[in-house]
Amino acid sequence: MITKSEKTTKYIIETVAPIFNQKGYSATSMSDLTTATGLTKGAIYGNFKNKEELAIKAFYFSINQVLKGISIHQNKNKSPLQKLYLITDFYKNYYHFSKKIGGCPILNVGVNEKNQNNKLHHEVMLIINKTQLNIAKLIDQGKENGLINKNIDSINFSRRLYSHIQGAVFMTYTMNDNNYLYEATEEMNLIIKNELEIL
Amino acid sequence: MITKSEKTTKYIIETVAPIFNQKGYSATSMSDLTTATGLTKGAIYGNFKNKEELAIKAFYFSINQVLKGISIHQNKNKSPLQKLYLITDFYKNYYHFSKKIGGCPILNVGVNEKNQNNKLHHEVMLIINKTQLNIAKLIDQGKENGLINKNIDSINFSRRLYSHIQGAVFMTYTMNDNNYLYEATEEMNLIIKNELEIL
DNA sequence: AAATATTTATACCATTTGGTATATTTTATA
DNA sequence: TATAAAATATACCAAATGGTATAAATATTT
Repeated sequence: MITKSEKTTKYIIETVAPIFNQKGYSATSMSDLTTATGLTKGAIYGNFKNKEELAIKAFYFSINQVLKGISIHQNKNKSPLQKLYLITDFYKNYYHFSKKIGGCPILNVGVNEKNQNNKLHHEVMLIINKTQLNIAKLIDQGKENGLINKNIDSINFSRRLYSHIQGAVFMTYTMNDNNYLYEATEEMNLIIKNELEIL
Repeated sequence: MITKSEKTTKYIIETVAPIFNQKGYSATSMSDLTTATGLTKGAIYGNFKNKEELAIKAFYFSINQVLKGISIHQNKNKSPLQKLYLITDFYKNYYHFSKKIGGCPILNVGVNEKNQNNKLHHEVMLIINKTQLNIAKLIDQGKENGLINKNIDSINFSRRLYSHIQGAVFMTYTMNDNNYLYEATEEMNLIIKNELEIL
């Protein structure tokens, strides 16, 4: 059974997540959260221990939106090689996608909370490591299936790919120009083709 | 002649710049600045209109440190093509370099002040555009000198290169791992060689 | 050295901050 | 429907926020 507070807890997290994502932890005030939710501090502190707990849960929510988006997109093909292309294809429209959730939570929290909120920053590191491992696994599967060159260092390639993606995300955001993501997608697809694929 | 306040103005900017860079504009309080400088609010407000003016001047200072660093490094060679390699070479050690100034001001302000302080965010956009144009100019010079393939779109290549760099900067910072910069440098050097150079 | 101008420190301001104790309302149970 | 329990609103707290008026101290000029 779903209680009343479970509903409002969910409601608070969902309305508050884009705000934390946009403004950052310390620049987001409790009054930002009460006006956004239409609730009072009593309601919020009844459902969360403090501002930090709420920020972390909001971060998880934002991150899950992204991971879900990638996952759904990847299900369009079973081939590990094609799944790699689907990752770059997902980020092609990431500007539009992430605008709805207040920007890229990995980029924002990664930069904002470095030297600020250690818990939040630690969470980003975990997510990045996890994502990189998933990409590396895809490459390994591609090797097994004879689709991908066995001489490739999976982890190294995964790190470079992810770094490439986040660079384009940063540029499109700060420059308000999603061509950066388009250009990076094209480039990454070429790199995948030239370095990974077995002709 | 150099007045007393010109000295303290300079002193304030220099001591305060890394703090703004690390914590971001709104997370940096006036008390952070007074304790760091050892001065009182009276002294600071005697030299700057308000917190924002100081933040902007501090940003200029940080940015100039970076631009000066690149410029000095580039003077090691006159060839426009070699100057491109010297850019990637500069960023190879950028983790260590920028640590001294509180991180990469372009990355930090670009992300932190998006949707926050418009003036600061606007300044980053100008700097990025300027830097990209400089890289594009180098490529154009290389074309004229017969060093670089004339079919290359200078601006497009410059954007991709810069995006690539900033991605690696983001990754090394949030992951505390400067291998990202090393790996990206290697990759960029290969791209320059394969796409630009005339054999 | 005295007088003036500049620079810095002190003491204050209203407002906002995150957080809490308690009263009130709403929800679920009997 | 009455009652117990859970959830929300109200009213408050001390501390910190950016900023200012003015007093004190320091430089500069005469």
